[in-house]
Amino acid sequence: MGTGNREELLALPSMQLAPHLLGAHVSSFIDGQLVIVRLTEVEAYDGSMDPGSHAYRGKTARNAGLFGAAGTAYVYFTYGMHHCANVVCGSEGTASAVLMRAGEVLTGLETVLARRGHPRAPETKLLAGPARLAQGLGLTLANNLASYANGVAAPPGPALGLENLTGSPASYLVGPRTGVAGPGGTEEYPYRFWLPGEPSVSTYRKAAPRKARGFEV
DNA sequence: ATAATGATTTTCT
DNA sequence: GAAAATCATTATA
Repeated sequence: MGTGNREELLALPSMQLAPHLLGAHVSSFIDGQLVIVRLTEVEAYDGSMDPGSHAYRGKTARNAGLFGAAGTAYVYFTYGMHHCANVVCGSEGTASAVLMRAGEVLTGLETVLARRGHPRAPETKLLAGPARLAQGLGLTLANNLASYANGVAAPPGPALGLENLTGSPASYLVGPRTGVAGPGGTEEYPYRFWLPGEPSVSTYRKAAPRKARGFEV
């Protein structure tokens, strides 16, 4: 696999990098456990020009990682309970990143099952969704801004790894992003990429409108 | 199969 | 105060 290729791919804008991440391997070595996942679904976020991006209204303390160097992680906490993880790409300062949305466990199934804690779900849907994927990998805000090693995560180096980027992506599908409210979630932004026929791909959901709160008594 | 809803807290307005 | 790059559960078909 072209290792010199890796840096070039990570320097691409998110929409161009995204298909190369399909089939790539993300790994984590956290709490003494190695987990390796094969990505099957990702979403591109294009920084300040993209109304669906956290960076659309500029740089804040929370989204600063989006503006960082290619090959680092942007992990954020949302909905009061979930973590989601991105691969930051493009040139520094562009806020370009790819959200990892779903994958298939290659290594560390026992660890993933323990972290997910839901033996009821079919094994193929264990990591079908960005928060599920982050949870299976054990990612939290502690991993925000960390670098993805060029290879498999292992101590004493970085806790995150990213390898096996596909030089020539196989056939993939493109569609609107999931769960994005407002103009960034429409058909005008087909920034969701996934591998056809993969059972681990998350099922599409429209952005859920918030329920109007009742009056206080 | 899809649709609706509550959970829960950080971040920004 | 409201929204948020979501998930698990429950309801309806």
